[in-house]
Amino acid sequence: MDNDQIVKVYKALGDSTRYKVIQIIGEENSLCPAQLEGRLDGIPLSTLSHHLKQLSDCGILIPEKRGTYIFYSLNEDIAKKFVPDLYDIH
Amino acid sequence: MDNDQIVKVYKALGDSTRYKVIQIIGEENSLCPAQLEGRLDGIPLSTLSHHLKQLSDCGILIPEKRGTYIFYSLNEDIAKKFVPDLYDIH
DNA sequence: TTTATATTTCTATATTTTTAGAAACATAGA
DNA sequence: TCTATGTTTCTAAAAATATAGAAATATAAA
Repeated sequence: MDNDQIVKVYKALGDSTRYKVIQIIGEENSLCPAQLEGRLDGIPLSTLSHHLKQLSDCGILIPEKRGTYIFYSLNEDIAKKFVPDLYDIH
Repeated sequence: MDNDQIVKVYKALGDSTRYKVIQIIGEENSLCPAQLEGRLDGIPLSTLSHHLKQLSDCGILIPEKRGTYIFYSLNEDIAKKFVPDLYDIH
């Protein structure tokens, strides 16, 4: 993983909506945009789509298409490395 | 550490100049702006100062004034948590 | 008290990012 | 094929961020 990609991951996580997306998917394992929309308080799907693209482009989310749905799940290696809070025991 | 502060840290790290600053200080322990300037290829001190402010405001850098100098060093707790690469053995 | 050095703040501009409505695309099912 | 649903892309505007020269501040030392 080179510096450019690392910086991309930080940039993707450096937005409160996107960080919340990562937290929600960390709890739920795998969600599609319409499900996330319901958890994110009034956000338009077009905006959410951009955030999901950024999170996928940097590698921390993995999109998986099933029919018309796209399920997003965590890339565990990247998530463990950069978002240790997701894996802490409370 | 609440979500807002966490997002601030990611935002601070999500810029290649600032990430490089963290890498350099991680190697050198403690540096002042003029020393960093010499390692950062043509950056004006005014720009560097803004980056250092952002890194200090989010808590990952600790500024320490000695005379006219300001030495910046890592907040190890935050750095260990968010920049594990600094502590990996190669 | 003057000068030199280190750093920051001021100011303005350029660039990037975020946002969201509208349109388009993709797939499944009637 | 038509319709409904899920999602993305297009487009444009607003907001935030990055950049850097000039001026200001702070400290030390002559």
